[in-house]
Amino acid sequence: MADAPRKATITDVARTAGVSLSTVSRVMNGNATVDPQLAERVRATAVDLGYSANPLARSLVLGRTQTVAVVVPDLANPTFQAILRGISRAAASSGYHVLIADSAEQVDEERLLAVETRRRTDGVILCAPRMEQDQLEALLPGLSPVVVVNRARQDAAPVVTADYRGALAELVEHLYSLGHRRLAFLAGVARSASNAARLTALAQARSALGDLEIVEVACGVDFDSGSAVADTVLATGATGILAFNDLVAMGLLSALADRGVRVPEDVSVVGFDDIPFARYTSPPLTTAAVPAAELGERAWRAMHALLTGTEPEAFAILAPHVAVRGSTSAAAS
Amino acid sequence: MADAPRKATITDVARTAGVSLSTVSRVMNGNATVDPQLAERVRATAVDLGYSANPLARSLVLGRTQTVAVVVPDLANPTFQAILRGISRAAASSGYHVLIADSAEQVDEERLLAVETRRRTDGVILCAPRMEQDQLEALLPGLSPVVVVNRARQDAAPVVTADYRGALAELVEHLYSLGHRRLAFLAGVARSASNAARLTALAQARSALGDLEIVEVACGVDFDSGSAVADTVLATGATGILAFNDLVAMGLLSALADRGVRVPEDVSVVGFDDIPFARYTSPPLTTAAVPAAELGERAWRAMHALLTGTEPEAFAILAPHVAVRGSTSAAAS
DNA sequence: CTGTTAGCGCGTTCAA
DNA sequence: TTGAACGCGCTAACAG
Repeated sequence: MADAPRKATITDVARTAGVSLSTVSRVMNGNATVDPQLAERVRATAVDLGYSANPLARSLVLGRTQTVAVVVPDLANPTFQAILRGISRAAASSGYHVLIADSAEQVDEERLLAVETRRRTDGVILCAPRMEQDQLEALLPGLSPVVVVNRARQDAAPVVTADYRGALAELVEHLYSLGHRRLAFLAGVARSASNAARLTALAQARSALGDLEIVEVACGVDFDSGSAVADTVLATGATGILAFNDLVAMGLLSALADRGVRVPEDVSVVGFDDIPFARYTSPPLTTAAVPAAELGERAWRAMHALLTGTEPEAFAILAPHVAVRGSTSAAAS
Repeated sequence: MADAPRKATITDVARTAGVSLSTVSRVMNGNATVDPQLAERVRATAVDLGYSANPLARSLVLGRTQTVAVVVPDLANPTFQAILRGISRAAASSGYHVLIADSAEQVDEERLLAVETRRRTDGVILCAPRMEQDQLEALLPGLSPVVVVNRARQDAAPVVTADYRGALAELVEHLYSLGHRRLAFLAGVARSASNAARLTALAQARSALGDLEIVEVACGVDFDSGSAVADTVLATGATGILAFNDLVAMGLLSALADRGVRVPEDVSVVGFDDIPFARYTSPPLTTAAVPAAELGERAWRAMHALLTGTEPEAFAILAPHVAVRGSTSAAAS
């Protein structure tokens, strides 16, 4: 388990090939103004010595690292995992590396991580930063080039975000078109941005559709929360139920089954996120999802534009995908 | 969205404070041999100018980057996500950064990614490398310091792995202790290492427990595979069923319910992995899991030992955790 | 077309 | 205790 032997340097190659450093550098960087024979000789000794340029030294002199940093609030969260994957794959295909920083939901760590990783990279992508808007505004300029994911539009950086509002709106329309006129919404954590987006969607739906009623039921974000509110939900008399997410919907489904309430014959239920198991519940869950991996891909695209001097899209909002499955059907008449 | 202004360099600080570069360097690195007053003045101007040492230049001269690379076969795989998270958190708490590389299951990319990222970092952690053993052996020495996760013991690097064999063995024992004497194993992909580990466990169980029968049923790794083999499984007459993983078990559970077969009254079913929804199936699934995040943590520990010159544990094998839930009970007598 | 020189920004000898 | 000089390994001006 000894250390790897010291890598050959450009000096080694130059000396062995009997040329100057610059010549080796030119050859390695494909600079055409080198005698073909000489170039070939240099290339041969480079291969011979197993030489390749030290990326650190290169970065120092070139002022670029071919690396971007990604700061996420929680690597355990599937959404950020998917975003990270999207970024990573896209960046790799552009020849870039990815440095990852997990703030573990410590809001006060975000700034530090961003600043610190930015210094080792050519740019930073902030995923759903938890900090306040004014803090974010103060931070962004010093981070440039920087891209923000899942936040409101910013002046100092391009933003790529998913349309949580639109996603819920589509689900509401789906239920409405099936004839449901009385809906219940199982709310998640009150102060979260994504819950706010959902509430906005509901408000808009109410004012757009005069004969639609939507009652809100305080709930939560997990399986148990969903199953706990079953009786409350049934008491509302709603025929269509919008769960905060798929977990909540699954909990509700389970509790409804226990009570002998049939889905979708008696009530229709929709979830949110389209987690992998949504298609395997009984009945399979109608749900909506934001394309997280594509979010990452688009974030990279914006970053790449900044890096290459092109003008990035200032604000991209990705449309959700609604998967209609067995948990929804026409309202009983 | 303009670029961030050029950061202050050590030269700027030295000039502004009216001292030499070396003095600033000493102060910044806490070298005690500096006049307290002078040090304070330097520190003040450093803060004033918002100075902090350029990590790249530092890395070049110090020969270390405070960064390690992690190469994974597939960032979409929950297991590797968890391992990555474990590494990331542990490394961060030691003041290290993590560079991530996703080979996207392209075996021929693994070597390149490892070598390339290694050059930008102080070491590399190879997660479940897909390459053949002889290729791995040839690669490891040049990567040192390097740690391998989820492979057999190696000469050239410490290995941290989960005990897949032991995990299945525990499940078998669990069923055996409940009185089951005829079991069925739903096999996954034939040539995979983790499937091989499971088969080994079965073979050992068969020879250790004389009155135990285990029949193997070719299956697959997903929900549909599990539901497709339901009839075949029932035909074996087994009372205890070991699914390759939780998805398979869930598919089977679903198909058994359709056929009116009661779980666990008629047959007991166990899964593998303990995915988040295993506890929410009906009945909740008895399953075993390898502690992926801890695997990452241990991998970091080994890497950190190599980095600090301590002797790492050459081979660590982590015990699985068996979660007994409602899908298993005493065999019908 | 090739070699020499000067940095990139820093840590670290070596004298003073 | 401090500063001057060197080098980490490389690229890019500038000569020749």
